[in-house]
Amino acid sequence: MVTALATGSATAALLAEAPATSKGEQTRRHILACALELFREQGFEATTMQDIAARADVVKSAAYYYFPGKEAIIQAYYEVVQAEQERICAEVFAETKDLRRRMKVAMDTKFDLAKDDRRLLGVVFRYTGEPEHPLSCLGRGTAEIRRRSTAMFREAIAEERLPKDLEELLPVALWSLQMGLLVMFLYDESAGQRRTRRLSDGALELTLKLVGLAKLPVLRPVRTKVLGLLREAELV
Amino acid sequence: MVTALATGSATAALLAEAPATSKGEQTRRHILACALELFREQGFEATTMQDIAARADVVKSAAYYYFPGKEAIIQAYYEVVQAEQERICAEVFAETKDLRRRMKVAMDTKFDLAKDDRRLLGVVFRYTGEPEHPLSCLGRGTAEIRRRSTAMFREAIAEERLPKDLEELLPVALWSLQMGLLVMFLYDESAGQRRTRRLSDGALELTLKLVGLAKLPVLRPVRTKVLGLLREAELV
DNA sequence: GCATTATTTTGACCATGTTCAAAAAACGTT
DNA sequence: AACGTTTTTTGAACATGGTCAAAATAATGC
Repeated sequence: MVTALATGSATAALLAEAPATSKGEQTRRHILACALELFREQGFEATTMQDIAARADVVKSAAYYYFPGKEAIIQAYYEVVQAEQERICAEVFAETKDLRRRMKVAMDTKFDLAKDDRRLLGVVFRYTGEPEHPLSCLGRGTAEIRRRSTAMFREAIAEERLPKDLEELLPVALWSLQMGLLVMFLYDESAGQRRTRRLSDGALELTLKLVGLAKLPVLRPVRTKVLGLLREAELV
Repeated sequence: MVTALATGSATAALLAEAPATSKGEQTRRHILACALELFREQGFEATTMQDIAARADVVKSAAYYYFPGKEAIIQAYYEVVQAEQERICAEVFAETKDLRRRMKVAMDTKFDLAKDDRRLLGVVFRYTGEPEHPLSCLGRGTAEIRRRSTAMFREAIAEERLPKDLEELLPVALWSLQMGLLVMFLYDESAGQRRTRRLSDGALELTLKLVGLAKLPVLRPVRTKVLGLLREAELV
């Protein structure tokens, strides 16, 4: 049975390509695609593993074989988005050394990719308050994807000649900003989430200005102080 | 059967007092107390509604009659904490007009009350990314408790003569700061969460300094700009 | 006190989540 | 192709989450 991938979503197509490796990987992708379809159609809560298995033409326990639970599917979804963002950024980074363009693509792509899946994306934050949980978006279980995300921002500013401390601080700061904006994005009822987009642009301009200023030696002590505080808090 | 309330927790005692009104309210409290005991003993996930009902000597559906689910119990717990914080703050506010002392008690009490219940507190953040969910800590369903929390901060700064815009901005800013620190508090592995405490104190001093500076008319345009941005984002 | 109404409690019920051991299929080796 | 091994699939089993109508109890008005 061929999976109907015509969902119009920005990520659906990604699941189709990449010539299936093992049989298992094929099924895994098929289940993931079906699950996302259902999540989009009826929402996350309303969709059961039963439903997912049924649409994917496998039994329930097969779905569990590939994903420990519904949340794991969201995790997989987020990884697809992250990978796609990296691909797009790499393309643009290769094209231009202009800081503004690089930053903008790094900040905007995730919004673009997730714009029709806000309810899905929300589930990523479900275990924010539970450090031990493998899906905690700030916990150990997601350290790798976080590392990839900050690495992308590091890449974005790589062409600039910046003070060492800023080079260290900025990627983490931008990652935090993105996470914050992502939450706002979820709550933003304005058409096309224009409000969040504008705030994102505003924050970007502010950051660029700050980066410009930061080169002045006058501001060194301020940076050192902020960095010290964050280091003490083990946030960087 | 008498409930063992000797859990050493800062909130347990609160559930005992207050001369039971209706029969229902009595049972409700009893179930809540038992649930919290179990959550503390075995964690939130590991505890089932069955367990809770069993310890409270009622049947499962009785527990459901009072609480729509496990999360609702956490919600109730958070409300108890909030109420207790308000009580303590009111006491201190009546005692002193000193801004530093007022702010400190407003910021610290929640940490003090929840210090042994970090895993419980984490569950409060579970629906952060799902605006529609009644328990979303940023959603409509929790607007009332958020209002109470910001009102407390407003109360804390009420004795100062501050510019109008700051009077509006500060409570929201402090509330956000508290939420952020709360998340950090949950992840903080340092003994007694000293790290978070220190950061909290640092942020407090910084705020006090800013409040001092803000009275200077020179900074007016900066404030206006920030407030404008936040207003546009409908964050205040 | 008795009848009426609202609240509380109950046990039975079903869907869903989750686990598991065993069957089946795919794979690699000789 | 026959063999053993690994991966994948299956169906059955059980616990938990969650609902419901009806029984029991408490509250209220007469």
